[in-house]
Amino acid sequence: MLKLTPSHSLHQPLSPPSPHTLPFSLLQSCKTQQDVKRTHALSLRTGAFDHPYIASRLLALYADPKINSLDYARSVFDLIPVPDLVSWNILIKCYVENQRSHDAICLFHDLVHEFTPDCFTLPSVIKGCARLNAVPEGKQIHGLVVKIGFGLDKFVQSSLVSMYSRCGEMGYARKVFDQMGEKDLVLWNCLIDGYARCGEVEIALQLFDEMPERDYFSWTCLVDGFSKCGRVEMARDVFDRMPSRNLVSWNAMINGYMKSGDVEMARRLFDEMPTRDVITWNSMIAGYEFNGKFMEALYLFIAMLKEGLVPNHTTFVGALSAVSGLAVLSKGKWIHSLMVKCGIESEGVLGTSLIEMYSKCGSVESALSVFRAISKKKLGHWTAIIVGLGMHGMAERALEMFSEMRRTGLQPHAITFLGVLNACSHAGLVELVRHYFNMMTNDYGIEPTIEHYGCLVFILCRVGNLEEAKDIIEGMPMRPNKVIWMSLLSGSRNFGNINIGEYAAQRLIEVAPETIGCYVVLSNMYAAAGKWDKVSSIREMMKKRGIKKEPGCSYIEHKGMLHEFIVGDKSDTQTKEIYAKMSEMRERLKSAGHVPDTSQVLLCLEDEKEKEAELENHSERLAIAFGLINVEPGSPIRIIKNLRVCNDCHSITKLLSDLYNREIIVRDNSRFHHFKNGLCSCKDFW
DNA sequence: CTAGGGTTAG
Repeated sequence: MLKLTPSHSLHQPLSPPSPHTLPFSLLQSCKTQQDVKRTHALSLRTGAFDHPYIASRLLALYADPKINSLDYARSVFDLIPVPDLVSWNILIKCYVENQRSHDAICLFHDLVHEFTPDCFTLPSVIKGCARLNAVPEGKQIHGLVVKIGFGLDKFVQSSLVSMYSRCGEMGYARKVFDQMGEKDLVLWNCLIDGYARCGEVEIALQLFDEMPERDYFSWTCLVDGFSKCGRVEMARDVFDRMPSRNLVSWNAMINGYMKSGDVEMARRLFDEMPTRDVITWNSMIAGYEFNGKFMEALYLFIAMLKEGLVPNHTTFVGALSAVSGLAVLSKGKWIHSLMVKCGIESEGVLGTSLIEMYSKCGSVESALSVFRAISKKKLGHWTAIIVGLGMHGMAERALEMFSEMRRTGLQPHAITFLGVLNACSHAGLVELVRHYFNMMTNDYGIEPTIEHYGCLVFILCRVGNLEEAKDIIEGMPMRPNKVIWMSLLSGSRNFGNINIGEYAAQRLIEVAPETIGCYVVLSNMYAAAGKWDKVSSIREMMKKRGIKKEPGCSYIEHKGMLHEFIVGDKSDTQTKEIYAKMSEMRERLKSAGHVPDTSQVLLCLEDEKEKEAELENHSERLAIAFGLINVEPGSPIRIIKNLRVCNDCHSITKLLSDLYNREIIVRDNSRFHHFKNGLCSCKDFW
């Protein structure tokens, strides 16, 4: 028999708890999500949850910006039999604050069946419209505001001015502003914000002078607005004139510099500023990433952790994109594990970031497992995996994914089709490219962008349908870019069509005179046709324009270190071993019957021996040699390079994968090559 | 006893 000790009986009352006995102090003392969850659980156990006050208080706690747990807030809301207007308002606001404005507006639609929205509902839902740039919906709600008589509520009115300002509808913003008799500071700020961000510098400054008082907000609206319309110098001028600056002003200015590409100025302010918050760090990390400074972004992410700051959703998006740019798989895995530790879900945008990161780091299997683990797969997730599979030459699986996605009822958008077209064009499936291009325009009414045309032109050139490609280029509604002309030029070289080749080269020089490839391909084409006078005139042109070959660069990660190799590099600590390995590779290739293909080497080098030597020092060969020495057998050798893989490197890497029985994965500037057993996943089509 | 409009990342 169990005998209860006095202390036991104290904590385990023998009679069931009476309903609604949750102490009020418990609700008030909740500081973290953990606290709220505990109280939530207790309220369910004791039956206190059934009290409408308790449930709506829990909802308010979950929705509180400091706790901000949208999913829990929603689950509480769903259990309230008849939610009152206050509960609706709290939930709608929470959706808007969590970038789920579309859901917020849907909720608002449900709400109006049961209640007349009040002066708390309206500002939230109007802000949601602003976030989505949904002017027609915003105008509809504006109509409702007038109808139900909130025409003079200052909160509702300033949210309307803000909505129109954010959407660039300054005429409407001004109209609402002018109608207000008593204009408070917030109302002024909403209007100035709009004029500044749409580039109406004079009007913004004039209003700024006219307004009765100015605090931090007004100044920062100008700083941010001028930055957003590309007038960063003007923004800096305002920033310097501010009587005093707060954290938000510094953040706005830093972000302005980052968006204008002035990474150095952003960094200077970051170092100078008195205090920094998570937004400061996020702006810097995302800013570095935006400007292609991936390494700096990653260093800053690490520095942020060292300072003890807690990264959030936005931080991870930036850090993962930086890793995608660098293609350092180990860092990507590490960040993924940190995300899990921080309890950050990979359901939304971060799921997309992870799929993209793993794809771009060469681990398509991990991308697939992230994808499979996402319970509610959205269009962005499907698109990311289709793009990822295509990048790795796995066209069939990409197309399977595409059909599966359509079976779930999702509508593909322009980027999804770009992934599909890229997958097919990388795999040489010319008829399928045509098929999906037509499906996109005819069945889905999606206007093709230059990238879509790029896929079509690329594949047509690759299979030698040069006339058709030329017709398509000439019929495109937009101006052809560098990529398009380069495809036509390469196709002309491969199929020996000098006429189209010259035409493409001329257009290419007009669009992008700095493109070295154009001169190389053209001069090689002339050389093949024996037109030596033209070969030398191209060489002179290059000399005159000072065009130099972008140095080839490859890197490989080993034991947490990035090893970078440029052509003919001798800087690595293992240089001696690397060059010894390269001689061994050369011998093995020779005995396997490999003959170097020098057709893509720039003809500035006259002598055939010199050309071969140039090829032999290509950066990826150094990286392969390093990999053969250092990467343990059984693990793939992963190499990232900045340029397209040349013909000869492609053939030797295939051979080497067989001769050394190693899997070699190379990411070049547009796709992945998986070399295994003497073959490449691109099926020699790149 | 709940909740409110304007500035910074996304």
